[in-house]
Amino acid sequence: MIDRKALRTDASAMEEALKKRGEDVVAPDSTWKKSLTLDAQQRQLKSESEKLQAERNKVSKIIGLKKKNGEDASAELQSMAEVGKQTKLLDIKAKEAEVAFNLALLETPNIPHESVPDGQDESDNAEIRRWGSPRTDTVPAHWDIGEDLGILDFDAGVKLAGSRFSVLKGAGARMERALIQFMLDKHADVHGYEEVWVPVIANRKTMTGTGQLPKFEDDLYRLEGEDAFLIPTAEVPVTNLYQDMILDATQLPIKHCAHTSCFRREAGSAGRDTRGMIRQHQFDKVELVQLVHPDQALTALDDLLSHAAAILEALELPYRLVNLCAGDLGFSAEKTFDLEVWLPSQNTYREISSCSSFGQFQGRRAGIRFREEGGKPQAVATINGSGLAIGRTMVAILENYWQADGSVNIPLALQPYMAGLQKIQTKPTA
RNA sequence: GGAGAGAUGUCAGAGUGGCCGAAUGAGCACGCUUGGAAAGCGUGUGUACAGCAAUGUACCGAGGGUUCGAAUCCCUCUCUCUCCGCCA
Repeated sequence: MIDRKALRTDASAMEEALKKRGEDVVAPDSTWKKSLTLDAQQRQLKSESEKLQAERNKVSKIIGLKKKNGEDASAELQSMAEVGKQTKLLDIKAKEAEVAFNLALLETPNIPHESVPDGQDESDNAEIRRWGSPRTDTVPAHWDIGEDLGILDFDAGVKLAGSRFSVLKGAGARMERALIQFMLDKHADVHGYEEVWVPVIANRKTMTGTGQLPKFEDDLYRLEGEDAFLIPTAEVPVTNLYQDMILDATQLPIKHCAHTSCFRREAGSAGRDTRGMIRQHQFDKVELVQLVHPDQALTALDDLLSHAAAILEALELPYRLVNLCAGDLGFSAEKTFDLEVWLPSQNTYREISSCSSFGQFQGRRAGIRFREEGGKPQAVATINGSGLAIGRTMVAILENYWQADGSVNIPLALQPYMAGLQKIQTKPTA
């Protein structure tokens, strides 16, 4: 969440910044305006209540003393009974204001970093650079390539679980595993991330810590009868590993990579990418997470971005780097770079990794703090990104490595992970 | 799934209604001592909110209740541990 103190000292600047991402900061009942008034209200009520409590504590002590000495304290008792009632009333009001304030603040998105370009949506994103030379010949869609090779089975996915699920077979399943292995090795051995393995179920607090809740509950799979959810990304459990901790400044930066399955209801994307493996309810992803000193956030973002890009380059997949405009920024992000891989069948670049700096937004929510020598605890900055989405990487390989005879070559870097297999071919029909 | 025990500060651990934000010990920091170290001695050592500050308020797993007053009494929940059952 955004800094509560800054809310008071810097409100107008924040308002301007939030406006850029399309947030309503004008309407009196907007989350933003509500948080401003509730903040003032809450502090007012609390301060009144605290005054009464100080009075009560003082007199209560006197009552204790008097009783001990066998003196009469009925006058004090009576007046305190009244004070007690008033305090209780004020406390209830203050609590209400605080709960409402917290909700408003938890639903307020992050402030875009000043280096984020203006713009309303995807079309205003700024392309930074391109890598590789995209093929321009006609290539079938990955679902046709995969089904023809017998490595992708969408009907089976539908039968087992429903739409937006798929089944991988043979070399397809093997490639899924190989990609996970390949990416984790690279990040753990070369890029300096400590590998972690985490639960794919997270409770409400954890989901709130990284920003998925309270606002986006509809996008999550919730477990029946429990206040727990399937994770939409490993960012959630990995970042929250440090929830409610005060770290020592010398421990930073902390860098973790993890592979998990990810689960998304795709509630708002009915009709988009319904065919194929681009948008599934369940997919594998290797995630990169860094916890850093707030001064290092943007440097770390570049660092992490280079690690994600290194995977695409190792697999020799053409991509471009895009700087998301303010209007296209995710809820918790202060700045985001997307890596988009070339998909020849669609003749376009499609997102395969999203690398963001969250500033101290998640650190504040999740209570992840650090202390510098002799200083007060302050929230860490968090950075994360996909490194990469496995399913989309496979899609990119199928299409970019497709050969006119229907076969698909295996990227050189991946061959060792596939028992030296160089090419996926149709099984000769008997 | 069944039965029992427990949750206190960095850690260990005391505390059953006021003198408790919390004994004691350990750890850590600083100082004294020492040729140096150990020991010893002394001082300090949580977080959050409000305030320029003095200070005030809250926090003893979480939430609620009783009371003038709760770490302490009552209720609900969560988690941990032990035993039994089941099990990759």
